[in-house]
Formats: sequence, C-alpha cells, structure tokens
Amino acid sequence: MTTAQRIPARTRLLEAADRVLFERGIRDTPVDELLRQAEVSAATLYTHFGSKDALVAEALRVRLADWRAVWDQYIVAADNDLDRLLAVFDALASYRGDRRHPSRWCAFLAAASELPEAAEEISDVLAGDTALLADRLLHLSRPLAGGHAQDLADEVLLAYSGALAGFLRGSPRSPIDVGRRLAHAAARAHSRD
Amino acid sequence: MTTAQRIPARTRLLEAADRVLFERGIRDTPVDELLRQAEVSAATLYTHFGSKDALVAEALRVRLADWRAVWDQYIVAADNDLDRLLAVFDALASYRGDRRHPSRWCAFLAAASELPEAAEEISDVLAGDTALLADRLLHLSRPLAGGHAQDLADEVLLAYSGALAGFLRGSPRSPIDVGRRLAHAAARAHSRD
DNA sequence: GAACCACTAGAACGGTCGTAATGTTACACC
DNA sequence: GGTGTAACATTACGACCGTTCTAGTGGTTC
Repeated sequence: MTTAQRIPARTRLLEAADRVLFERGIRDTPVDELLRQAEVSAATLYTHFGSKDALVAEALRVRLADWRAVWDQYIVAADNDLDRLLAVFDALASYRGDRRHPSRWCAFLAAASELPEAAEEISDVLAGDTALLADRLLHLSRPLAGGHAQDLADEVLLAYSGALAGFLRGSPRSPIDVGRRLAHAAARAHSRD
Repeated sequence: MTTAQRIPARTRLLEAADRVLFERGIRDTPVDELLRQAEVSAATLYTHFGSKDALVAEALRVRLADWRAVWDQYIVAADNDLDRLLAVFDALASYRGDRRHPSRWCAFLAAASELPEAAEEISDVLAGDTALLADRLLHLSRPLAGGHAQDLADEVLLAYSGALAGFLRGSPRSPIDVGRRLAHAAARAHSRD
C-alpha cells in the first residue's frame, strides 16, 4: 500500500473517472464513488483538479485523445479509400470492445445530454469530438465522392451518431454493423454519380 | 384568475412538463420550476402524480402518443411506398417545428441518457418508442425490400436516431435532411436487389 | 533531523432538491 | 346554504452532494 502503488493519484483518479463516469452516468456518479474507486482522498482530488467538473472535462479530453489514436490505427491499416472511410466503424467496435473504456453509449454525447449547461470546458470537448469527426470524414470522403464529399461526410457522421444512439435503445441487431452498412450504401450512392 | 383559467391543474402540469422538461433537461428542471410554470401548488402535483418521476413518465407517454399521431398523418398523406417509409423524417421535422413540444434532441433518448437507473415506468416509455419505430418501419419496409425488410428497417431507425443525435452535436447542416438522404440511399440499395 | 511534499482520513458546511405537512380559499352540488 | 372537493400558499424536513477544513502520516531531500 502507501505510495508503493507507484501509480500517482492523479492518474488513478483519471482512470477511475474513465471507468465509472460514462458507464454509470456522469451525474449519477458522486464524487465519493470516484474517490473510493481511485483510492484517493477528497483533498487530493481538489488539489489536482479543483472541481468535479474539471475532472470530468479532463477525463473527456483523455478519451478523445485515446479515441483519436485508435481511429488512426484503423485508418492506416485500411488499404483502399472505401475502407478508410468506413474505418471509423471498425475503430468504434474496437474501442467499445476494450474493457478499459466502458460506456453506455458515447461519453461525449452523454455529457452533452446529461449536462446541458455544463462548464464551457466540458462542452468544448463535445465540440472537439464533432470537429474531429467532421474534418476527418470530409477528408476521407473526398477521394470517393469528389464534389459531394461534404454530403457523404455528413451522412457518415450521422450514421456514426446513429450507431451510438442505437446502444441507448438497446437494439437487438448490432448498431455498428447497421451503421457501417448505411455508410457503405451512402458511399456507393455518391460514387455512382 | 382562480379556477376561471378553466384548464384543470393536471393538464397545466403536463403541458408545463412537456414545455420545460425536455428543453432544459429533466434533471436540471427542479419541481419548483414546473410548479411555477404550471401555476400550481406542490400539493396539487403530489396528489395528482405522486412524484416527479411519475409526472415525467406521464409527460413522456403523452409525447409518445402525440408523436405517433403526427407520424400517422404523414404516413397517410404519402402516396407511394418510399414516401411512406421516409415519412418518419417529415413527421420529425413537423413535430420539432411545433413550438408546443420543444426539445433539445429527443425526449425519450434524453430520458434514457439522463436517468440511467430511472423508475421502470420511465424506461418503459423509451422501450415503447423504440418498439413503435421498429415495428412500423419494418412494416413500411416490406413492400420496398421484401426479404431484406428487417435490414432496411434497422437502417432507417439508425438514420432516424442519428438525426436526433445530430441535434445534440449542433450540426450546421440539417440532421433531418441528412438522415432522410441516408434512408433514401438505403431504400434504393435494397430495392435494387 | 528538520523541512517539505504528496497524500490520507474523517468531519463539517452550505446548498439544493424532492417530498410532506399545515392551514386556507373558493367553486360546485344536493 | 351547508358540505365536499380541489386547489391554493408557505413552511419544514430529510437526504444527498460538492466542497472545504483539520489534523495527521510517511517518505524524500538537504
């Protein structure tokens, strides 16, 4: 015990936050629960982060960076334009399969929904997630749809968001598969003309 | 004043709930705000509904019924199979345009996201919404996709959910238009084979 | 060995929220 | 014209939550 656990308190807090916050719900997770999970005292949390909101924001930023890295891998691994565009669904499947980042549906959309008037710091991360998705999908759409790249990108982003919302509905069929099919159909529709 | 407002307290409460709850956020709306908006006393709320949760559940049930009715109209008004399937987007645009039912994105999905461990009564309404959508879309998909009707229905439901999530992201392009296009592409893809 | 550091445990504060209780008013019906 | 019912305004209670405070511990550094 003591500090022989080596992992610093700040890291343990962020990991506990990532593990609990988006699975149980941000509002439904009291600070005490985070303290218990991280095996950290209240004073430590407040010296490191200043507030629960700030910890939430930081946990979201970490998630966004992790997610971006996973997505990167799948884009690089794909070997044609279509697969590169659809890689976002493979990355999502992989990210959700990783038990270190559990989540009922989507951490960013959940934050937006649960905390409508959250600190700007928090809503900024959702904006960052959306911007990342929009920018990349637009870029990946260009070789497939040319002048209609913006339309295709919008459609894939919507299919992606729909897949996430599908988890909230508890769909019997895999939302990721359905979303992928949908994006595929959109890509074919745009590459035909 | 007095009871000369004719509209009974119960109705005023439900209307206020519908007006405020899903725009401001269910958890972010304290009971006092509902009382103020409905011009009703606390005792009246608790004699009529018993709890805030029960009022929320009832407001959701009313929404579901209203939404179903609007959707019905658009299905009836459509004059071919494709338009009948896509009517869900026109109905959504109409419902969201109605100022009497404001909502940041979707009342049912928001309830599921904001109240993860809500009373069963509440999560039942989300299940009811999903079931309504799934059943109807499957039925409407059959004349278009035959044996692949289930796939098409899944895809349209996902496009619909994605459009709703699009409002959370504050998309610059109209999520409903994008969702409709996506559903259209899916329908064409399935009717070709 | 003293000063500092990151951390711990636990209690306490201030605020908010859902809910219940209390006492009052006014229309509606027999 | 008296009674019942529905609604009224206001206050109080009890729980919970985010945050702060107090006091203390163990290890590292000069």
